[in-house]
Amino acid sequence: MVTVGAMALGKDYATQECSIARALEIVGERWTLLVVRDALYGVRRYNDFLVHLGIPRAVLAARLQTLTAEGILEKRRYQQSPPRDEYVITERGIALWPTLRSLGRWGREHFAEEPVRVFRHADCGTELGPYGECPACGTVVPVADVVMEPGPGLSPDPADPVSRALLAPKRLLEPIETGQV
Amino acid sequence: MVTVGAMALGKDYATQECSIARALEIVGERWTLLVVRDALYGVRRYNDFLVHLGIPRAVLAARLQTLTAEGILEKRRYQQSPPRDEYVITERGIALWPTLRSLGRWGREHFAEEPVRVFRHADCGTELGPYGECPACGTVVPVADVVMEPGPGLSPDPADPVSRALLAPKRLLEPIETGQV
DNA sequence: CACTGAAGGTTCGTTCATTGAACCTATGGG
DNA sequence: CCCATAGGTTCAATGAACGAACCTTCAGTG
Repeated sequence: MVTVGAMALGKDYATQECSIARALEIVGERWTLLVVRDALYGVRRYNDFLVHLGIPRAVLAARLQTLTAEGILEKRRYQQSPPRDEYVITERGIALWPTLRSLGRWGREHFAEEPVRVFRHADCGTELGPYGECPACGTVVPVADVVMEPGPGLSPDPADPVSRALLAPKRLLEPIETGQV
Repeated sequence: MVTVGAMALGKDYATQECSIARALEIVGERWTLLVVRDALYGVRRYNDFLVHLGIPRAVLAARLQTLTAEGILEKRRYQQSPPRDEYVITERGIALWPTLRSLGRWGREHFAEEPVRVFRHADCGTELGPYGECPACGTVVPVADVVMEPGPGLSPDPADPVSRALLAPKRLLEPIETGQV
């Protein structure tokens, strides 16, 4: 009995006529935005989400369900036998990048010491400015042209393979290589 | 027995080295971002949050506690007898505006028919662009210079006094007048 | 003086969601 | 045949949210 669609939260934000509230009904549940973040970082497989997030399996399954139903992720078979699916972020999910980027920036500026991840414009290597723009080029950088690399605040030897894969600079959206194919 | 400070969520996002996760530990709980949104809209009083959000009283009290402890709201006495406090948004809370604006934009673009609220640059009346900038002036508009007005998707005759007060155009941060002083 | 009402809460029983451990199903490899 | 991997489901225990009721302080009114 999995609830999908309109009722993302047990009780929705009923009285709210507000697109922020609408958005939060869909991505406001616990873990959901972290799943989307990982999907932007290139995580696609159930087990990779699992080990990277440390999320309970049942909750992950529910979130992937909801995100797929809302068109934020797309479930796609990547091998036939045994049948295996991966979850790939859609345009609608990619459109959450400005929100996640600014939320992360807020967290870093107000509650973290050092940056954990640094985002650069792939074309010129310049670090992104406060609004997701490239200060050198003067344009807002599309997600696919963002390179993510570890910052000084990141621990050098993480336990899970996904975190290890994210130690190397990589473009957003590009699938991660956990090296266990 | 109210928990404050470091443990905003029952179990925090423990394994996450990520400023997005840090941010979500603080503002990721149910209702929290809607309280911040209301504070940006100029809501300051317990009862105004209560009727506008339709939030359970105990939950509102807990969220105001946490947000105050994290320096996002500031509790301030506005009359002595009987003692009455209001919750005013701080710089740290105002810094969440880009996140909330982009989240609201995402919600509207993907899940709403018509805009519920429209944001304009107070100086020139131009509607804000996708990144919170004024397309006419070419600058990012500070929160205090944003005027909010109802859009076509807003119901014309809301029940609660806060929603009624928000029917008129007003600047963000400016305290709302519920007309019941 | 007694009453009423507003503001800003607290308390409490019920319901709902999250958690973590255990289990299940295909399949492929040694 | 046995084990490992990927991707789940099930279940009991815990914790958070809900909503109704209650509480306190004071101002205003008759």
